Amino acid sequence: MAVTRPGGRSARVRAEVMAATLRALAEDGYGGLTVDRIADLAGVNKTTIYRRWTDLDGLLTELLADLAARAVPIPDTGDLDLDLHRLAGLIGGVLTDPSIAALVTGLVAAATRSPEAAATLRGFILGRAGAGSVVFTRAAARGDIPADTDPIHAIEALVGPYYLRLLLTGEPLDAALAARTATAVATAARAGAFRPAPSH
Amino acid sequence: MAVTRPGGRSARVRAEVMAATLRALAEDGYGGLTVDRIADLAGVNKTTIYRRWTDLDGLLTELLADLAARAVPIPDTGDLDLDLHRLAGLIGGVLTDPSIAALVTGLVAAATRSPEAAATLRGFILGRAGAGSVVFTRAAARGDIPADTDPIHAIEALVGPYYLRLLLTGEPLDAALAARTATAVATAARAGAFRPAPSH
DNA sequence: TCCTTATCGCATCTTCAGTTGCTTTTGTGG
DNA sequence: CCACAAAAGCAACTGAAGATGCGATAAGGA
Repeated sequence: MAVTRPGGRSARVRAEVMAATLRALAEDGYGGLTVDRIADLAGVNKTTIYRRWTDLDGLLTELLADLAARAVPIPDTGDLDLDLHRLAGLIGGVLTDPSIAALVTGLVAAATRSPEAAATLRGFILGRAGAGSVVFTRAAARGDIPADTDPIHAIEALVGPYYLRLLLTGEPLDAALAARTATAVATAARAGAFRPAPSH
Repeated sequence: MAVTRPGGRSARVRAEVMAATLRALAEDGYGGLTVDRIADLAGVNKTTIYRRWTDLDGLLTELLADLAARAVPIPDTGDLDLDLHRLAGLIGGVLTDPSIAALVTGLVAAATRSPEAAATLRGFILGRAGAGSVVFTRAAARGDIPADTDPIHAIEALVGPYYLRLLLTGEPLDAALAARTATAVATAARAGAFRPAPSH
């Protein structure tokens, strides 16, 4: 007995809608984003979207979940400075993509209404932070930074300025930002600024 | 000839609406925020709100502009570490206020639709950053940090983690964050991480 | 105190996101 | 190749956000 039917048209429709949403996000941003427009772009009836994803926020949530499933290569050069420079560059590259920028911005907006969106967003960021934090774990293992450095807090310091610019000031996420932030976090980490007990 | 009429009822209505909006933001957040609800809380007809502020985003924009006009005391203890700890504490205190947290979050959402909201938000953050950056200017004058330190970039490093938590992860903006971030930025600044030309 | 008119209240209308009932298409198991 | 049901299409409906026209109220100058 076939309870669900994941193959064939369903999968095709899902893919079309996802792609159309990304396209729409890249063009108009989260602002002029409507279910009708996505349905039109995807060549699909809007009823289908409402039935499968309940609303726009749900669609974005699943889109981000898809994105989260894609693994990103974490730099491992054996040098903390170099690792952080590369990692910062990667983050900047991802967030510069118009679709992803609009998706993240949109989910922040969606999170104000939908707890599910908020949870997904939180999970996405924390997941990525966890993945990137191994850079500090390795550095600690090498003895480059104190062993009790909190890698998550260190990553927060690296990522914070990026989202500040993306969401609030609109300043460019360029190489200069990557260089400065990476250097700052590396020196702070070496000085033991990210240890659990505040060093004073 | 009286072209406008800023005193009396108009001013009272404006104040009522502003106060009601803050109350509504504190209770429901930006999510369940409607013009009808604000009008109800303010004891004002919704038509008035639409006529004076065009829409909800416009109202929030003006609210933030009001907030931006209020000066905040910038610490000046003569010690960079202490200044940054105090400044971080102040930022955390402000952003912990439910009304302000919801207002900022809401404006990020509004900025995806309204360029005016985006401009106001950008102006607000950059204005605050400019005000806070004197901490680094003074430190540079004292010779505590390199003279060519870019104070805005340094402030970004201090503020970034706060907005990251507020908007994305939902982690608490507590004293531990203030201590860690302040220490990290102070050591990075002393090491010259925020100079225009990347130090490598 | 009176008069002008900026501003607000009220009722109504419009628009569009989101819902629902029903029909049509098309995977999938036999 | 056939039959069944899952999933998509279609069209009409619903409800609430937001716009509009007009009458009522009250600043503020004379």
